[in-house]
Amino acid sequence: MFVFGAATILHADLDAFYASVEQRDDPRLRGRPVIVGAGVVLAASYEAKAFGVRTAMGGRQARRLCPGAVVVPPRMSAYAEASKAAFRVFDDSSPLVEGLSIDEAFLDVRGLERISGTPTEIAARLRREVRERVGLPITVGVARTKFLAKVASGVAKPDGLLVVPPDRELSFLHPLPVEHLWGVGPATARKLHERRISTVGEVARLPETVLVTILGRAAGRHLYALAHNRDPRPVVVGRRRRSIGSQCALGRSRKTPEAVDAVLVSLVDRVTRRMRIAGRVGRTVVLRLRFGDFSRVTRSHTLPLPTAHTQTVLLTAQWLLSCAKPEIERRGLTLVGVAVANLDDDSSLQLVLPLDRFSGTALDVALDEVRRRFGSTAVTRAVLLGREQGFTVPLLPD
DNA sequence: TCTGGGGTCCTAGGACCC
DNA sequence: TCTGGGGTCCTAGGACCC
Repeated sequence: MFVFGAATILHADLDAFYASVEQRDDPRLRGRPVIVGAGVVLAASYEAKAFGVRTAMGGRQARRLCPGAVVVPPRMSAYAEASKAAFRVFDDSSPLVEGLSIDEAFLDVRGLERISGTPTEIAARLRREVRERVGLPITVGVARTKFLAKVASGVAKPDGLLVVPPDRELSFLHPLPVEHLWGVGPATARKLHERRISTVGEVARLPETVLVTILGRAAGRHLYALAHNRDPRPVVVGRRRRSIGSQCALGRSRKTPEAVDAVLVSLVDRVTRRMRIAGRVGRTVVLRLRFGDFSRVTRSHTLPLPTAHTQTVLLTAQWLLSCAKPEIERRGLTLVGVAVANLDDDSSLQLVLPLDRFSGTALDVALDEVRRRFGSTAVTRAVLLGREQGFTVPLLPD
């Protein structure tokens, strides 16, 4: 029988993901504290976490807390591969899978009872299969809403399974510290603590208007809803990313403009290459800068038409960089990043022709579309740039 | 305690249009 | 000549997440 509001949402979250992949691939690391990333901790194994090592912590501090830790450099391609394998298990468990990041996903298993068993059984099997097929530990939270499922997996970590039955939601939720609420970070936690609010239950006792006053409209309403266990968001399949970016820390030493430009060129190249592979075009170029004093700024410019064209993005980024020149000279540049946002404002502009199909009919169809939308001069530009890039039909502004 | 790289969403102000 | 309200888009910044 279908029960409205049954606990059918799973939040599957791989434990200490990067570090677990390292321990899987190198038996000598098993059972030992492992830190991935030297400058900054990208991931820490649970053995390292026991010493207080946390993600995003500086490498020096981490080594001081845990001198016995093995520090390994990240192997991003291995993590991407492991992620794909885990998502294959997710996809085998339910048709409704929403990826959240490289190591976590929501699954809606409603209606699968006859085929696959209860949500709890599905969750247990998913954990077993990730262990067997991917070789990694994973925690699953099961609840009626996405938010509660995520809280549940957070509480059950590591290597756990926690089901929150619908009739025990508030008794589970209200004693938890506010930091467990999704969307409460350091800034929000501080504002709440200043008002002597430390548990979810205490948040729930406040009127919504008070929370809105403290935190702003969206955050206040969001928190109010979560504290009252209201989260109507469905599991969404096939969510598309809205920006693609890349950044590079430069270190503390002063960089020449030529050196900065070289970094910018490589960043833009990386970003536009990824865009073309993903078949995406975007309109807004965002330049991200960080200075010697760790302050940050962004500069952005929106183009009249979306593109994935390297030269267009590069010229825009260089121009944005030149606008920030006085700041850079005054404060010293320590990080530069480039992102293209506003992806696929108009999906019909997404005319991507991989090189191996870049002939005959496919090209003709694409160019007809360009002509219909932008006129024949646009076709000339598209052909020239298409040949040059070998990839897309970039739609350049004049 | 000095800090990586990849993202998401929200807000506020200004320009511009009707 | 001065003035309204509503809407969209762009830019910059902030908070948060993994």
